[in-house]
Amino acid sequence: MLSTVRFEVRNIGYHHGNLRRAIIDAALQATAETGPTGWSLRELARRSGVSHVAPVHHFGDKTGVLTAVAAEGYELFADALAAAGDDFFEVGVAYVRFALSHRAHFQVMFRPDLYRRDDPDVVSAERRAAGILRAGSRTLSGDAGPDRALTLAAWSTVHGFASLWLNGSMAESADGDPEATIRAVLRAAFVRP
Amino acid sequence: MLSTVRFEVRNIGYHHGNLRRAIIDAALQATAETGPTGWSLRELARRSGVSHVAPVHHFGDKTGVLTAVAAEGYELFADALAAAGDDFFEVGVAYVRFALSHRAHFQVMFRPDLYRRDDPDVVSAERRAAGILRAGSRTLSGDAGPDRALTLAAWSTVHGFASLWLNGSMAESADGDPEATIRAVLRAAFVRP
DNA sequence: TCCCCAATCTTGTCGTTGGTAAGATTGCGC
DNA sequence: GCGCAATCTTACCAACGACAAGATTGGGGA
Repeated sequence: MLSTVRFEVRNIGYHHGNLRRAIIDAALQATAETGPTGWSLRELARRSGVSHVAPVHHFGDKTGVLTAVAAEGYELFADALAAAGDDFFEVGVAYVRFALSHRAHFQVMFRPDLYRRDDPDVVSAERRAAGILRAGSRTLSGDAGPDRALTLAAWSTVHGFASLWLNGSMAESADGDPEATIRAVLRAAFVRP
Repeated sequence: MLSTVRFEVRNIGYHHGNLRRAIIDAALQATAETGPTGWSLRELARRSGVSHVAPVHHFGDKTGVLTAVAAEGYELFADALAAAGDDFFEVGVAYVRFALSHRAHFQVMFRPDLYRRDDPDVVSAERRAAGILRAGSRTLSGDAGPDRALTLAAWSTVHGFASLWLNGSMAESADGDPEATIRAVLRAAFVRP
């Protein structure tokens, strides 16, 4: 039986229009499907309907694509954290929610061997996110002043939870509710009864 | 100026002797240097002094090498956790110590998209490690009985700490003492003052 | 309006990779 | 001491990342 073939025509003329955006989107989709190293530059080009080497003009090389993804990721990450206010709990939940809803971005962001960490866009966005995180953990330490160990504990907990959930190590990730679970986890670790 | 060339002769005759072990060791070394996706099967073969396709006979394909690394990793992991006793703190510290001292193993183990998770060796070793982890967290909950949220919290914290330390996201990883830091972190999260 | 230039995209090519196929070598059990 | 199975080899293929050089096009200045 012949299967129906669907053509996605995104490129009519010689010039694409917004190839940069299209390549980043293709990278995000491919990363969600097969991980940040499970695709080739040529595949992104095919998905975008351009020749195998068109992406190079915009990103230089494969690392350039991943650098752009990381930079965009940290921007969105900072936005998401900022929107959660400065309550420790809500920032923590937002951290996890971002990781799960922006799986592809998150997977790249915290694998710095994949991209250029000294890229100016990456650096500035990362700094912004780090600042918001620190502010969030400050509401935990209360009037005792900034507590580095507590900050690291909170960060480790939400980051570890997100990582284990994403890679399927946690049994709950099969059918559980991530937001309810991370709230229970944060309560267990950080709420003094 | 001519540089000195050093030949590492590991293979005299046609048969290597213990190619399987040599390839795994080469994979571990290469992973420590450039990450679990930063090397090629052919490079492992070169490092072991055999033809580019000799490893295939022992491992089938590249995924097979990573599966063997993961299986060995979980075995060593379970050993390390078991040696720490059943005190929650010591098990947590052992978790982090293992991640940092067996960086290559750890990096592969928790990236299940890289290897065959249903491999029998992997499954049994993983189960053993999980059992020890659960026992360790039980000393935390005390006489209140098993507390899943607390178990997840402890696991998330040590795993997140190890991940962030390994990928250099944590400022302390530049020159800090990991063991002292994780102890402070665990105290901050889990010791009721 | 037109033309030219710079941005964008193409074809062509090279060395390397993962994987398969088929054949050579060797050591071990009988 | 011999034959077979395990081990390792050479030969090959399609796909990849990257570079070079050339084609196409849109928009700003005359």
